Amino acid sequence: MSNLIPVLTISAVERETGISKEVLRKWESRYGFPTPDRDEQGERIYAPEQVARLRLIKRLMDAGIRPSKVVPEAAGDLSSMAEQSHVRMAGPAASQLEVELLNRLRSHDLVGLRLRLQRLLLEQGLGRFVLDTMAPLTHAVGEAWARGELEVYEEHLYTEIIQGMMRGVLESLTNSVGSPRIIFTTAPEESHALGMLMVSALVALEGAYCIPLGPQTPLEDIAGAVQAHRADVVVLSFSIAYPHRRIVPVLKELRARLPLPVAIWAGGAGTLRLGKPPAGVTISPALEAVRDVLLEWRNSRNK
Amino acid sequence: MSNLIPVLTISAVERETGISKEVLRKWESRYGFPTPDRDEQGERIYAPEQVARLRLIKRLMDAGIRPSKVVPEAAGDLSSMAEQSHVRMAGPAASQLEVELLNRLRSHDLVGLRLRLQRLLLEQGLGRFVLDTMAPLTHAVGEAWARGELEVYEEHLYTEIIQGMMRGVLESLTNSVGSPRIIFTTAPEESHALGMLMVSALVALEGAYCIPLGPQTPLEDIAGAVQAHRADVVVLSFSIAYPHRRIVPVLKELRARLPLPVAIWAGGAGTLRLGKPPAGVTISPALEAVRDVLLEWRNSRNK
DNA sequence: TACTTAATTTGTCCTAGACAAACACGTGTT
DNA sequence: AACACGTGTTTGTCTAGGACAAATTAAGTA
Repeated sequence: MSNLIPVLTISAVERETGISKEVLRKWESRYGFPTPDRDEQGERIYAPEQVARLRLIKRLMDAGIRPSKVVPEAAGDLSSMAEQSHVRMAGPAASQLEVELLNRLRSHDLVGLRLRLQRLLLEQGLGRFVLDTMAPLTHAVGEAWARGELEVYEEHLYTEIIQGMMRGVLESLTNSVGSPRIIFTTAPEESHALGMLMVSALVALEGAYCIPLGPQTPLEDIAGAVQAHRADVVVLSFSIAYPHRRIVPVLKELRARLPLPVAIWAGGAGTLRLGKPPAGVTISPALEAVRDVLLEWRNSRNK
Repeated sequence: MSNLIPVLTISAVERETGISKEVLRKWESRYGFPTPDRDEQGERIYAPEQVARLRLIKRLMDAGIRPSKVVPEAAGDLSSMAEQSHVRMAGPAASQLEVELLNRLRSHDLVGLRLRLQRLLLEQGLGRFVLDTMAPLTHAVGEAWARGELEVYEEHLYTEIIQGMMRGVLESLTNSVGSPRIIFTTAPEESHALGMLMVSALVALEGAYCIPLGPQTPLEDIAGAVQAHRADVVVLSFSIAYPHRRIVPVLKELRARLPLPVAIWAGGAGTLRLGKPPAGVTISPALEAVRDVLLEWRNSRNK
């Protein structure tokens, strides 16, 4: 039984919530929240409940709600906000399978979840598994998390399990002479890599040569990698959490850094409500379309 | 071809070097280094050479040299310091195998590298592979990157390949009734997960039940996960890039949040030159010691 | 040599204000 | 109705110099 109450200094809160010290102080002066106590030296000490609230606020902001709407709000009904925010991502009703898998995750049935997923993979085959199971499930997990129905560690666990499975499978799909040669990565500050893995699996099935760079490669290094590996295509995935405004500039700059024959494909939920894509960049938010994009690439090059 | 020179603002430098904004500003006023230019709004802009120098300074400090000895030093002979403090700047005495694998990485022989590693894994077995191949190789990759001999994307690629291999293997090592039940993760802001994977492999071999949470779990969520999974142990790994100063506070706070019977094991290169570990936390920077830590745990609990 | 005490070093935190980029909203044009 | 263009507001990041405690080194004493 530990009963030392953890002392929540401003840096501890920054670590726990991901909200920077500067912002924490600004919110305090602008919106009157949070309202930390002070210790003998006048340094801020945060109450655990306020930290919990700050995490919720962070979640809502990741879902697109602006600070002025959530931070100053008097205690209480942030949950209604959550309702409101998830309305805008009106997804299809969760299937029975999704419900079952989500429940396994919530009851921490690690082994059972993994076995169930592996079995589905065998039953459906990789292509169908990715499109029909993994994609909707990942979406459902994200939604549940945004609604506060899943703990952070439960989401982490899901990511780990599915990533482990996919990596194992991709390992054995590696094709040393495949074409086109495709580099997979995400932009800096975009840490979500599951989308990338899904696309990777789909095109690997079609015989492409996949070069996984991992998430968060600086644009300059992407250009370097393209040259070094003589890549034909760069795939970037943007999650819904990535700031919309930055997507087009990033794509434009990458386009400028790469030779024209190298194609750029962007995908992920972040690209869904995107305006006009920059010239020379193919956008396909839907996973189902990836195969067609690949086929079209092959046609246009007669390969 | 847009050749945008990357603008090195203070936050960019913080990201690149791992030195916080506050410290960067204080060094400037205390030691007269670094000496950033200012833009129109009076904000700091750092020259790339100074950032490189800051990286080196960081390494020297990680090796135990105090800031006053390195930061103010006039241009030039930091290299003599390096000698003095056992920081290897020039090519280290790498084993023949390491050289071969590094070369494959540098020549972008993705498939060859993977095959070679897989073969080594089969030859040596998982335990020896982790200790004798993966650990030194990972270290060598980090060193080469710090010396500027490896591009960022090459390091990313290495991480991806080895991670893919390990995950595939760990998948099949999953033991549904193992003991102890161990949660693996890293602190927030620590994104390096390879160390975690290595420990995970070693203890899985010994029959532990591994719960991989992925990197960067907030401490509160670690506590939640411990409860949900009825875990016996939490393993945290700190890379050399993680700010030393923050390690002990993080461990202390986690200790305060967890029930006492739950053990905390910390490892990774970051914990090497750590002073006194907080009570109730086991520190073992060396991978080789992990097995003993596990055995001792079992002895002390008669399990 | 071992151990306590004083001096220094060093990272973190503080306040209060400035500013540009991101955003929301209204207006005019096609 | 759809789209481009201003305009006002919001919001995160940056700056300055000072204060302070924890960590580390140096000095003094048993």
